[in-house]
Amino acid sequence: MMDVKKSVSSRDVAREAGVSQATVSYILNNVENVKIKPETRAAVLDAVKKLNYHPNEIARGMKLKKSMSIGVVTDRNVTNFYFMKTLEGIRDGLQRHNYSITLLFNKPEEAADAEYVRYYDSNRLDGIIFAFADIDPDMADYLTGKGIPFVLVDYNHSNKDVYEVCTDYLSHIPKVIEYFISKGVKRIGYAGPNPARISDSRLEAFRRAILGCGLDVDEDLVVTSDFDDDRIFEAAAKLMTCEKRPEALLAGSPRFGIICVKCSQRFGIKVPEELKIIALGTSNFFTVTFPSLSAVELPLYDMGFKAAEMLIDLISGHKVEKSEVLPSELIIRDSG
Amino acid sequence: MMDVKKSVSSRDVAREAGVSQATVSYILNNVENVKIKPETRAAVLDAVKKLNYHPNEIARGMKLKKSMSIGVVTDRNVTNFYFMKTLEGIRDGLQRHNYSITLLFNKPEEAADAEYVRYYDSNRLDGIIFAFADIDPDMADYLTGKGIPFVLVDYNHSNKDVYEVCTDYLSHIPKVIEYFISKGVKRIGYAGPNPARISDSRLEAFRRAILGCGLDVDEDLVVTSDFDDDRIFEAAAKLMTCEKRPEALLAGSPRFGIICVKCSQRFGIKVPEELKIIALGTSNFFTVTFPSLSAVELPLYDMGFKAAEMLIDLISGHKVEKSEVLPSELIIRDSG
DNA sequence: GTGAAAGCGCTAACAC
DNA sequence: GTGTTAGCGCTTTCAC
Repeated sequence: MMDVKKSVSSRDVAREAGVSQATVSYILNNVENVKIKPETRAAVLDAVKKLNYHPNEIARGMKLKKSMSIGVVTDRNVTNFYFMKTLEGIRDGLQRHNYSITLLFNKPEEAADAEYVRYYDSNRLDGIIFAFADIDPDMADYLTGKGIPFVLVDYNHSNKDVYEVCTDYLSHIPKVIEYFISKGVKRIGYAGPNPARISDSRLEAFRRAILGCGLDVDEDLVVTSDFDDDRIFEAAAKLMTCEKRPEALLAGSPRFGIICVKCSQRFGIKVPEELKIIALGTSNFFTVTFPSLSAVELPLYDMGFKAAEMLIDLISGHKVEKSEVLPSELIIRDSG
Repeated sequence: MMDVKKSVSSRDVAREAGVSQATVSYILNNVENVKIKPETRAAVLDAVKKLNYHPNEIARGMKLKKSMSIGVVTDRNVTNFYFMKTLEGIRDGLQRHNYSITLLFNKPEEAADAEYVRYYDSNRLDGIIFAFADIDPDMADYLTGKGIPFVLVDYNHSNKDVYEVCTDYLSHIPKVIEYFISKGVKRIGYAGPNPARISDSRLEAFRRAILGCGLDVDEDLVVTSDFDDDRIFEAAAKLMTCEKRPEALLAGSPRFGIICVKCSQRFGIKVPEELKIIALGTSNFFTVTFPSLSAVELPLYDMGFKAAEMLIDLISGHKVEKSEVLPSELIIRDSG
């Protein structure tokens, strides 16, 4: 009850067990090449239990020059669901290595001023995972140059020479188009975000897929906008109200998909009878739209888990594959 | 470029500036009662710049017996949006105190085994914020007994004697009912989660509000369920298809609200003409339902910010009010 | 005004 | 097999 801040140290354990501090350390860290007599080990372990000893990670980090924490950086406006799911994977991947997660937000800053760089310099971080954070090439170079271990988690390959885990969701686009066609659909539209990053090739993949199926891309059926809800709605409305409106629609992101559903309701267009919709991405709101939304869903948890493993290996100096691609999955619900 | 892991210490700064390590510390920490000659200060600051020195927070923590990090705990299945918004507030509240955020998930465990307790015992945490994490009274007692500083962020007052920040959203329920009545509505229903925690009095507040307006509570118009989407839909469907169905509906949570909208579409009930819906809580999906959802929205960011401030004060040994109540706000959109 | 020195709790040579 | 010891980088008392 009253053990308020009277923290016990390995010294106390040593005294209690009648051994030296070093022995305690050897035992607790399972140091290789150090053989401990079973009874000594038992005595120490007993003392640990009895005194309720917990190694001071700060002191440990001081000695080992490690913080036992890794920074997870995200954009402030990233879709929460993406981040949280990825975070869960990261957590579980980090857990058994005794690494904790320090949460950081990405703010547009000069490389050397970035919060995560300062944190790294202050020994608060042993490495960084960027989870759907828009990190520019200069920053990546800066971090690499400084020797800061980091891993990117993002939709698909960046064009940078960095460690990253991404997914093959673009390769599902042709399947979506084929699926639409198999349902007897001819006029297929696209509504998605303005391609911002160079590595964002959703729209391009859509065009290729359409051509690949022997159809022509009708540019009237392709709309893009920024991430503002009203702008997305306007873009969708353009599609819904145009002369020869599409019979099927690929939505470039979850929010585009959901707003397209709303928009079709607004204009009294029956989904999926008059318009089929399939979205790119994952959301926990796909099941609560009417009708529920089909989508190419990302392996967010696995991506986080894998990124954690990669980063740990990187920090430990193990050999690591530069890039991991995890499989997405087309999930058909009521909208398509 | 090549300063790979060749970290500079305050010793290096001292040498560079031709002073002692102590002086560097005095200057960098602005220690009271220590007067430094301007030129000394300037010399040290120059050296800091020149060498790009960053204090090692681990070493600092070691000396000060602080980790300069606070743990933020949430349930794994908490609505992401709640958590992220609160987190942003916490972040900003912590920032200028140089505290970082260590992210932790709440798992059902014995008090002493809980991850955050272990982290605290290992000096990785100076305090804890529970953000919409369902922490039971025994745990609260345990933490208090151990002298672990912690703050709860939740909807409304727990019945525990703990530091907490909550919101007055229950007090908006009568206003919602009055609003409905002012629109000429008589039959008002409720769809919300099964009251799990003792402190969850949404439904109770609903009943009181109905009575307070001189109406009777029709128990046929009150449905509850657990948080499973299908179960929520069933509950909503019961309401939508019952003999004398409600003209207005209070949804106990964002997800209940959104699923009620879906359900009314499913049964061809026009919102808000035939059924008005107002939800309790905040979501970034209220604007993408059709029609958009009115709601009593929580001051999530402010709650996080306030909790951070309280915890810092608690850790610093300042006097702190036990409980803070921040105002929610009824936001009318298209559904009500 | 500034410096010398002790020590936070741990790990890891090295000694025996 | 286990103990001795020397720090890791910082803060802080005490001395001057």
